[in-house]
Amino acid sequence: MTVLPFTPPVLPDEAEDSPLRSVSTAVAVLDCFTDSPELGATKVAARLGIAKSTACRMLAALAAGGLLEKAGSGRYRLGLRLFEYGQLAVDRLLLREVAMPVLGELRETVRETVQLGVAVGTDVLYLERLETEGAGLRFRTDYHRNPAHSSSIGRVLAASDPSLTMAILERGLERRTPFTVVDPRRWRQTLVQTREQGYATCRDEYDQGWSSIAAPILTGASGRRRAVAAVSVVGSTSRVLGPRKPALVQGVRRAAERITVALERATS
Amino acid sequence: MTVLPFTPPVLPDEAEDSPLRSVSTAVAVLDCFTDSPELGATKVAARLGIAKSTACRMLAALAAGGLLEKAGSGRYRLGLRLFEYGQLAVDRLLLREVAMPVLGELRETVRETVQLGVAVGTDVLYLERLETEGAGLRFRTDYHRNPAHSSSIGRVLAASDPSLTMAILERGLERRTPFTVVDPRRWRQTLVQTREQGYATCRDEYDQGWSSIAAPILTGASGRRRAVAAVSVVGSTSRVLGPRKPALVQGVRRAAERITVALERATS
DNA sequence: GGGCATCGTTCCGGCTTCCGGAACGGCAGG
DNA sequence: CCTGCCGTTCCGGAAGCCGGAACGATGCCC
Repeated sequence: MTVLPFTPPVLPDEAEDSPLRSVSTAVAVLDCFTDSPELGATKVAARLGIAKSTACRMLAALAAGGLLEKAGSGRYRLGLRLFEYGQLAVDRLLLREVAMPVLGELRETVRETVQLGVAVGTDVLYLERLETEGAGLRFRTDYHRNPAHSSSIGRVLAASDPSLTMAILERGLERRTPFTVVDPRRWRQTLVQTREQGYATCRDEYDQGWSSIAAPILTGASGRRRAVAAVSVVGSTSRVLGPRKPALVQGVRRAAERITVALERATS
Repeated sequence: MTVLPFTPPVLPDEAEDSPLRSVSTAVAVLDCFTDSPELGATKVAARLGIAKSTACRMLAALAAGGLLEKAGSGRYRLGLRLFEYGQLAVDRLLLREVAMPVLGELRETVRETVQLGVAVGTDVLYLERLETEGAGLRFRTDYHRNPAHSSSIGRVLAASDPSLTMAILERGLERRTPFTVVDPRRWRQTLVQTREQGYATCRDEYDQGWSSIAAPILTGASGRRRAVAAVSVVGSTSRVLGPRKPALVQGVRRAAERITVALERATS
C-alpha cells in the first residue's frame, strides 16, 4: 500500500474553537472531498482522526441532506445540492452580477480567457471564467482555486491588503515552476510595482507557458479604497506578455474600472 | 408586520429518520437560505421551530466552516465555500464533462440558449446553461431549478421514469401560466407523446412567451434504457416553436444522442 | 472458485456536548 | 431618552453522540 498523499488530520486544527462539534466535524468531512472525488468511511475516519463509526454516521447524515451522494458500494461524493447552494451563493453576489457583462465584452475585445477572482484565505477563488472562443490553445480549466502568491489576481489583491500579504507570507511562497517568485523580498517588490502600475502580471509562475495580467476592482471611500476582487486575462505567455501586452493591460484596467464604477453606483 | 411567505417548520418532516440530529439541523438551516438571501438567528429559529440560541450556534458553526458568511449586523448568507464545493461536485460529473463540447456546438447551430438538466426530487436542476450570444431577447437566467412538470426537460425525464412521474403527480401540477398543463390526464398524455416522438416540448407553461424543446440523454443496457439527463433549447415561443421548430428538434435530438454515445464510450 | 483481507454498517454503554430558557448588550426607531 | 427587537452568551439537565467491537458484504488474490 502506497503512502497516502493525504494531509494528516485536519480536524484538530480548525475545529478547536467552534461549538457544535458534530457540525464542525461534518464540515471537515466535506473538506475531505476537495482532494478526492470519492471517499469511503475508513479513509475519512483516518484522515480526520475520528472513529470509523463516527465517519460512517457523518457520511450518512450528509448524504441524507443531499450534500453528499452515495456512489455505489459505500463510497460517497459531493452532492448536487452543493452545486445548487453554490450557484445561489454566487448569484446573490452583486459583484458578479455587475461584472458579468463587462467580462463578456472584455473577452470579445482581447480574445483570451478572462477571469474574475476574489481572495479566500490565502487562495484566489475564481468566481467566473469566460474561456476564449478561439481555437487556440486553451487554458486548463480544471481548477477554481489557486495559491494567491503565484497569481496575478492574488498579487493585485495582496497589494491593497496588508493582512492578506502577511497571511500569504506566513503560509509560505510555494514553488510551482522555476519562475515562481519564492523569495519574500522579491515577492513584496512585485506588490510595490503592482501598486505603482495599477496592475499586476504573473509570468510562468503557476503553469509554465501561461501568464496573466490583472487589475483591481476597488471599493470603499476614496480615502480607504481596497480591492475586493480583480479581473484578469490569462493565456500563453507569448500571447499575453508579448507585443499585445499594452493593449491587454489597457483592456483589463478599463474593465476593472468599469466594474468598480458599476459597483459604486449599485451600492449607493 | 406582514405575514411571512415562509413555509412553516421544515425540520420535523425531514430530520426524523437520520441520526446526528445537529448535522441534520445544520442542513435544514442551510435550506432556509434557498428562499431568502439573508437571514438572522431569530427568523431561522422561527422557521425551523428551534430555540433562538440553537439557531445562533448553528449559524456560527456553519459560518466557521465557511458554508455561511456573516453579513454585517448578525445576518448571514450563503458562503463562497459552497460555490467551491458546488463547482467541484459538478466538475466531477462525467455527464457534464462529455456534454459540454456538444452543448457548445448546439448553441452555435441553433443560436439560442441551450441547457443541460437532471432531475432532483420533483424538480429539474440545470447543470449547465449556455446563453444565446445574439442580441435578441435573453431568457431570464436567475434560476437553477424548476418544477419538473412545466419543463420540457422534466417531461423528457418523467417520460422514461415511472417513479418520477408518480412523484410529480403526488406533488401536484402547480399552475404557473394560463397554459400550464395542470390536468393529470392531459399531463400524462404529454408523456405518451414524448415517448412516441422521442422529444418533448413545453409551450408557455413556465413563463408566458418562452418555450423549449428537450431530448433525453440515455443510459443503461439497450433493454433498460433510462434518461439520466436531458438537453433543451429555450427561447421565445415564436422563435422556438415557429418555422424553425423542425430544425431545432433535429439539433436537440442529435446533440442528446451524441452525448448518450459519448457517455457510453466513456463508461465502458 | 474459495479464502482472506478490507470495508461499510450496526449495536451499545458511558459520557461528552448539545438543547432550551433566560439574561445581557447593542442597535434602530420613536 | 427610552423601548422594542435582535444577536449573542451563560447555565443546568439530559439527550444524543462517540468509540470500540461485532456483523455482513464486497472484492481481490491466489
